[in-house]
Amino acid sequence: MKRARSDDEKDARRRLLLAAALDEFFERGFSAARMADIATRAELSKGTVYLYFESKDELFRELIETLAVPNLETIERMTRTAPSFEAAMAAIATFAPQLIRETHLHKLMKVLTGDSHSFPDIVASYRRDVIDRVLAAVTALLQNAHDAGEISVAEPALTARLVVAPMIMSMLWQAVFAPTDRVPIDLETLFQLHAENMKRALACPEPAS
Amino acid sequence: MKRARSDDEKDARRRLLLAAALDEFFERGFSAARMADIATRAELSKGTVYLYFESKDELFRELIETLAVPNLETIERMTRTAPSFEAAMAAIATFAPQLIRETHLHKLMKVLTGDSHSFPDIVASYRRDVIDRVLAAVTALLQNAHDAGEISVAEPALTARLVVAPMIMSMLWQAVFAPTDRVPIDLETLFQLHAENMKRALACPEPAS
DNA sequence: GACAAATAACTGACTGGTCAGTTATTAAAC
DNA sequence: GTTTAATAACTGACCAGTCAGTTATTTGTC
Repeated sequence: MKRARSDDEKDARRRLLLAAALDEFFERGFSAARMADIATRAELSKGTVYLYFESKDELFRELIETLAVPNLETIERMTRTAPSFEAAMAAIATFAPQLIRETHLHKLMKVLTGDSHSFPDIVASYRRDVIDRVLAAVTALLQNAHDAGEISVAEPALTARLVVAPMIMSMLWQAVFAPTDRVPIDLETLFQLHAENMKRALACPEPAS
Repeated sequence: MKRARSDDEKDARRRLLLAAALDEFFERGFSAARMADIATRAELSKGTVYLYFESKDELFRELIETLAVPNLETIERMTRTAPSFEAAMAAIATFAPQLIRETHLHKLMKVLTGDSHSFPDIVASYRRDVIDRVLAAVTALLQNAHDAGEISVAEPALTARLVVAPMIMSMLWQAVFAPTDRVPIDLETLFQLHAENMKRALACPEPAS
């Protein structure tokens, strides 16, 4: 493999190794994944991996970190920029299928789930930096729409979980069962139904004005 | 450890080992779990485990099998015995919190998720024997209620997934994050909200009288 | 532009430790 | 005394991490 001399080239190599590691961890789980296989997947030798990462644990840590931030931002943007609850749900219905099918989030989810007990600190920080913030964003969205008289929500924090649940489920499905699906699930319709359901479920009993 | 002579005693020993294996697999993942630790947890030595199970893989297989069937039955009963959609959702709201907090389903879910790629055949059979049957049961429930004019469902198969989503999410939460929760989630209220939401979302536009 | 010296990216054989599975031995139960 | 459940010492495969050596690339000199 051609050598990486400049900082840019080295950065590219790091990213290459992280991508290889994600796939390897996704396919075998953290413990069963071999450093040699990660190296081979990146068309490098095992020794080279250790020039870029301290240890297998460190590689895992860095992998989770690099994936968490951009994904968080995608999701937060979706809830913040929407002008209304209905618009936000429509945005979710549009972007959720993409997020599930075209990003690596589902791989991250599987890996983090499977080895959560080996890395309690990573789980804790992922929860704090990603999960809790997403839930907070959706809760705020619900609360604001409620205050504006658009919808009626008694328990915004719990309702936020109900809003998010189909995404979690679909991601898990994508990671575990989708490879064996003959016909893929129609995620577009699923999330349109979900948006429609939430709208009806939370509609104010009396129309306001 | 006192010796197991009768068939009953041996059966008890098998169950003891399966329980120990579940906890060990749950806490470390399949690959990282050690046969010696499973044995110690059951107050036996490693060699003894091999008197009851062929191999680590076989132990895993049998574990999944013994857990799948009773759980399936619990869930199927819930949907079948309900006289109406509303009653079924009420039953789910009552039993889901128990199912999540008091059974081992969440452990099974974590283990199966984390090592799904190592056991494609187990995943396939689990899907066929449990997941697909649960989804079919909920789909039938929705279809029947629709045909009876109780609710209005355009896409029963997809809507079934939306009904089930909060359970999947809560189980995943139970497996991954619950141990670090300061205040546990109020599952009773969560599922009451969910039942209420689904009822409103699927209510017929015109009251059928 | 040609050549050599210096640099550092890369390699893969090796080591030390771990762990699944085996087996010779012990001793409990009858 | 016979049977067999249980044990613990053992073996061999496997793999994370190391490091001495290799070689692509750059830099300096003419």
